[in-house]
Amino acid sequence: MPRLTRPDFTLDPVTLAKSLLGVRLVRKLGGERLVGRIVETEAYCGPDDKAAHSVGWRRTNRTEPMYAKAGTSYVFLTYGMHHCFNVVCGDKNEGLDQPVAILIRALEPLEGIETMRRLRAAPASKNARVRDPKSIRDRDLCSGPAKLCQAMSIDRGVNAVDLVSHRSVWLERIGETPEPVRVINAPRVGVDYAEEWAKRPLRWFVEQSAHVSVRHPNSGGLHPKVEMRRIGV
DNA sequence: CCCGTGATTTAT
DNA sequence: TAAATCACGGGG
Repeated sequence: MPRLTRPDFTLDPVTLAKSLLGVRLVRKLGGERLVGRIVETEAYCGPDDKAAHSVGWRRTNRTEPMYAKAGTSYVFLTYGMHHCFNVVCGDKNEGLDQPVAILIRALEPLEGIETMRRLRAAPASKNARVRDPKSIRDRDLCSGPAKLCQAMSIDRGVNAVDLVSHRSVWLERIGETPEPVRVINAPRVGVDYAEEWAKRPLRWFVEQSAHVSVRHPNSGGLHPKVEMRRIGV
């Protein structure tokens, strides 16, 4: 299947966040393919964006990958125990040479589902209980940014790698859906502290998918927009 | 709804 | 030092 190449990532964050819906995230683990279809994304828009790690051109060891070329991965640890996977984008030639990225928030599992189940059954913290893999529903495998990282064994071992050329993590596009689907455009999750940027509609998800994370977060009373779009399939 | 978990970054 | 954090799972 065609792997995404440099030009596919060389875009502003809003455009890329929308176009990544339907695209496959692929992780190769010991010869096995773990694959999920992206059904939820968020755009983090760089120095002006008060929810972005790169707000105010903040540049530290953690945020360094956001300053790398489009197509680089940015994996960070949050709340001391969970990882989140981001795709760096931007375009030096179009005045978009900024530390911008897309957070992948949810996948529909497609291949390697039993391995995902096993990975998700492992306790994320010392105190957490071991779970029976069989008790984990498909919709709980990748329905959140940290869940999908656990299910696909994504941690800082694959931080700051080039998704265009890496041998065990990349993105694949197969084609577009023949018919448009309902895509919801709403405020991002968990960024209430970000003042005027908290309410900006920078989150996109496939309405019909059972695999999205939070369906109805606080959105300040704003009603989300619905876009009819064909997405990669 | 609330809580505990928990490591790292950044601010004070 | 201390506060804050782009979650999750489990329990009322």
